[in-house]
Amino acid sequence: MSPRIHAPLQLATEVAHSGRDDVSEASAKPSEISHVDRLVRGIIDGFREGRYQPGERLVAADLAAQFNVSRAPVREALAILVGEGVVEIKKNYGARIRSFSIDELVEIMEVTEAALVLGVRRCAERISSASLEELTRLDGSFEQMEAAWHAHDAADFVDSIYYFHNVVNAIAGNRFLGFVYQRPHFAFFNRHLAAALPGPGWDEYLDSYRRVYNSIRKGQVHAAQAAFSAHMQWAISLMK
Amino acid sequence: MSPRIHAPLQLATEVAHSGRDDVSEASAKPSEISHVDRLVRGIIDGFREGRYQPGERLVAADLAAQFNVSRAPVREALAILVGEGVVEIKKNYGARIRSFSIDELVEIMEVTEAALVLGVRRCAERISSASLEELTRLDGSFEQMEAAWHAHDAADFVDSIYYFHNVVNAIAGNRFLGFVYQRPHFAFFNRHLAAALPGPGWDEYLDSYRRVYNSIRKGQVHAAQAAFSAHMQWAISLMK
DNA sequence: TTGCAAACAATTGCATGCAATATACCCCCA
DNA sequence: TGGGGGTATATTGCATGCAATTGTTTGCAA
Repeated sequence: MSPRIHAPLQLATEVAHSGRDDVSEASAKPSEISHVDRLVRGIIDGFREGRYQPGERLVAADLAAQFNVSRAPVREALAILVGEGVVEIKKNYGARIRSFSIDELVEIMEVTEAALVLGVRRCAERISSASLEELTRLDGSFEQMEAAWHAHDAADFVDSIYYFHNVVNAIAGNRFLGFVYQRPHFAFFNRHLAAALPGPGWDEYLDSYRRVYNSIRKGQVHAAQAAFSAHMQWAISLMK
Repeated sequence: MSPRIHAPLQLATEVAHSGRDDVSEASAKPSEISHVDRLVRGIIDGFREGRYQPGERLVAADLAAQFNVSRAPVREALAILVGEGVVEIKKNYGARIRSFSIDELVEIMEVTEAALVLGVRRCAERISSASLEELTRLDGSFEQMEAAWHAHDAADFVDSIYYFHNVVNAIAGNRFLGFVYQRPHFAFFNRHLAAALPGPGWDEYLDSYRRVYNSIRKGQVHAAQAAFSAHMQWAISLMK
């Protein structure tokens, strides 16, 4: 009877939700998380943690058994993930986690850069008025990045980058940017990126982010923006 | 009901298939559209056409009756729209269409600019190698924009802008950008924008887009990008 | 009239059932 | 051994049913 599902999965990427649930913030009680939410999280986390592989067949009934619910909420969760472009459903066959070609990954990175550069710029502009807590989170996120880098742990490294940008976006003060970047297809994409690391530019990767971080920290708007764009362009060129 | 809105785009909506579709059934058969898809479309169109107002209560059973289906696909459609941030569901009460404050609209516009400027830039870069059909669509979309402007029809005008950017994004060649911009929350957002038009800057609005269009058409990358950014910044400042 | 509480009604969230159909398997034949 | 066709199986898509929960109304007392 004990549903023995995952623990409340506290992912490091879970940053303070930037006011998106402004209307119903009552979700403090963990008991009120719906099955659908749990499934969406569970499937994405399962992918991020390598339990599900790209291209793997996901059958609704299996997921239902796995998460100890019926197929109705599973279908709703899969519907969400289809809408996010993370999963595709084939009639009378099953769902499968999408995989991306190199070309597609490049395109995703280009859009990611376009969006994140806004966050980097705004964050640098506002760094002087950031709260102590925000600064602590920012510093901590970069320390996590360094630690993962030293450990040569690619999965942790891209996770910490994702977390870093969430913190940056939060300080930037544009809630919609935070919302967009936290859409599953961006979170999801990071996992694909991890597959390409550590690679030839492993050293350069951290150095780039150190430049971005330092520039943000000093409030050097243009330098931060330039460092970030340059890094992304370099990473894109590396992929080709 | 009024079919004055353009036919729904089918540009880059199709998520590119992961190469793992070895059994590439050349399904020329336009596989029957599911009830869920029809519902998502119907709800968003209903909003765009003013049949549903922001904040309006949407009851699953009513929608089911309205679209002549059961509540199961309705719930899946609503789940998608919740994931998109277009709808919120209140337990045991109903769903409702989200409404945005001015601040939120400004934030959305900032992110929109960041994303679309990539499309504008790439489109201008590639305009010389665009196909005749693409150029025809581009020209046609701007003509639609002019027509809506002359008619002082704000809804058609923002629709045509949305269409214009979709064409631009398609020529730009980044499928993910097309995918992101066609997410319901961006399509949806246009309707909110229409509520603020025509306003004090009605004339300037078309002039800005004419500059963008002309620069793109001549392949003037920097000018196109600058014109578009300037326009968005101006529009944002107007909203405050 | 106003405040409060309890019964009521409406709605969601989830489970289950069933028909349609794409996929996979198997058998037969060349 | 390889290929083709027919059947069986598996899975989705949707309908329906029920319990939990929330908003609403009504009744009662101050």
